[in-house]
Amino acid sequence: MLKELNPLLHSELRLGVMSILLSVEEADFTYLKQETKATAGNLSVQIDKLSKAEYIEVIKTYKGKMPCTLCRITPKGVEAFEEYVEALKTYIYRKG
Amino acid sequence: MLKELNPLLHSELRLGVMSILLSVEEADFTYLKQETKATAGNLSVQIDKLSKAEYIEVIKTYKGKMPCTLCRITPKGVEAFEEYVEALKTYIYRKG
DNA sequence: ATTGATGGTTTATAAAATAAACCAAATTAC
DNA sequence: GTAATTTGGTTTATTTTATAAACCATCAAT
Repeated sequence: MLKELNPLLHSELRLGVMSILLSVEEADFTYLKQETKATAGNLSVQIDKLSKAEYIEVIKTYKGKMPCTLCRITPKGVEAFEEYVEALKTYIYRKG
Repeated sequence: MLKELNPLLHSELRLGVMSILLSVEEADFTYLKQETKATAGNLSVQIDKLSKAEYIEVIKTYKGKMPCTLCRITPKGVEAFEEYVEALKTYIYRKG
């Protein structure tokens, strides 16, 4: 009845990052930091985990002379997110 | 934009327990263990946390001669769950 | 009386999140 | 020009959380 929740996505910050990347298709570190209100260290770690799982793609470039870390969600990431949402629904829409 | 997720509810097992208790209004330890597939130790710990937060009420009785731990969700628990679901929606229904 | 379930709790360990410390380059203030 | 400050991060250490392992009491059967 209750489906398992992908532990990589069942984390407030990682879920936030994925949610944002689903809506904008590309976001840099600074933007993600602002939107999620996370600390840089925490965000860096969580981006790394999502990247290693290939849920997001991380592109290190420069904006002018300043480093700029761009993130994009991958098809694998989209799929995982959708499955996670389906699993969540077994917890949420259960009444009756 | 992204609402904070109540950390007490943002846990697979505790969310599962709450979800079940929303649907049945009363459940014993054994039933919760079966439905969530949790180990007894883990379930015991998580029930305790929910109980201390007053999200659930725990009644220790006997079924015949065997101990029986009954759990019920409280109004406070229902409210917290509903808020949690609202917060989740800011992560999930964000596209576009 | 010993063995094995049942119904748990307590304690120890593993994993995760978070924060603190740090680094390099750029910018600003003197 | 050079010393402090800010920006954009990473790495490492600490705290918190989740989970599992060990344990305890009672019951039931042998």
